Amino acid sequence: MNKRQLQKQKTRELIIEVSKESFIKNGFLNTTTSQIAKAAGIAHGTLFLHFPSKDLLIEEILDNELGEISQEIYNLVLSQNSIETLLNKYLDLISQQEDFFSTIYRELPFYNDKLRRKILFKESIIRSHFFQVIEKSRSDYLQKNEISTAITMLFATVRYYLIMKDSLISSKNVIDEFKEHILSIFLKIIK
Amino acid sequence: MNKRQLQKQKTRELIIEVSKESFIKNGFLNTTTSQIAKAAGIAHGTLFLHFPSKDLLIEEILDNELGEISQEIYNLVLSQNSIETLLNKYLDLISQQEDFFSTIYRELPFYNDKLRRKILFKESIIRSHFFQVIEKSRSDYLQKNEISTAITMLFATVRYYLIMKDSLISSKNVIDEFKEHILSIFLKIIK
DNA sequence: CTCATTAATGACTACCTACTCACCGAGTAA
DNA sequence: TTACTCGGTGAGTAGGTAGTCATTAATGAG
Repeated sequence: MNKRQLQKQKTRELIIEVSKESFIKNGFLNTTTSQIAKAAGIAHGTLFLHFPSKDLLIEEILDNELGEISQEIYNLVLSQNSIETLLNKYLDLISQQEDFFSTIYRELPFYNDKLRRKILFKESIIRSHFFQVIEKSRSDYLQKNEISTAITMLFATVRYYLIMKDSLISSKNVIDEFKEHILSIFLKIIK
Repeated sequence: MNKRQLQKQKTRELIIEVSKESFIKNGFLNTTTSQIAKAAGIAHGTLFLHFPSKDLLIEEILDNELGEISQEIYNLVLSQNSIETLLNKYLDLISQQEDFFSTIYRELPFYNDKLRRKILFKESIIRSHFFQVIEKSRSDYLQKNEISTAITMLFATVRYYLIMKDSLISSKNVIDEFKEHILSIFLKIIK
């Protein structure tokens, strides 16, 4: 790879790095291409030399992030923990990327169809993993559709805290703060 | 009131009517003042003769809607029903205004502070009513903070369904469809 | 050394907002 | 009838956006 190609790649990576930070911090929708260019110390036009549109830049970054996180979650599921441990570790993962999840859940209704579907698809896979783990050890008194509703309530609650993050009087880390409460009630439902 | 004053009032009411419909259907953020003017059959400038800014138009309409709905909910609480009946009727109310609630919960994170606070304040009052009703008849095994978390989960779930309304494969009325499931689990928690 | 290639530039375009204001003409008051 | 008032008009403004393109200059190839 010659000097030119190297520089091109470096610029591309710089754009990704800088825009990822800004997207997560200020939102994908609220971050402008000019802001990214300025923060990266490049001309506005340069950005469009590397990415044909803002939407495709967003898509690339979201794909990366979702891919990484999905992989971690999948590893969790494979490790055959109890549902308590699994959910605990799952919430820890969310907590570690709290700003990212807060942003995508806040903005989700305003993304284009493609992006929204990608996010919801990943989420649905995680839900089905959880469903199977719970289903395996469920008592006769617990109906399958109760598991589904309970999982929906769990995901809805996590989303709620993430979206409300900045409006809540709490430490920086909402998921950490409410994890125990949420899980104890969730486990009460599915026992 | 002479002809002029009458016409002025009529125009004002027309603006409110037309913009309320568009705000609820297309969102407060997505509806432009030009759209409202066009739909009302008036000049763009006329709108600003009656309302100094889009924000204040939104505020007036939101105040009206929130006020009416709050009143209905307060009446419910006063009627001394069991918690089951109360929540059932509460969800029926939400269901009747599903588009309105769907819109405000989707857009809530993007409203200005004043508007967001107004909405969250109304919600917190409703929550505290529910808390009191549950607290009155709670068993010794149920802790107070469990009630709080349970109510948060209930509200979070309702919000989730409202926000996801259009992405869910379901009838037009999500709350109606999932009401039984949500409530049966909620009641299981607080019994 | 010379010329072609190409990453980078930034002024520019097209478009979309909320909001303004000089002007108009119907209604009102004398 | 006349002069004034004022609700309504719509072209225009200011400010913001994503994306374009002629130009520049550093690099690579012959």
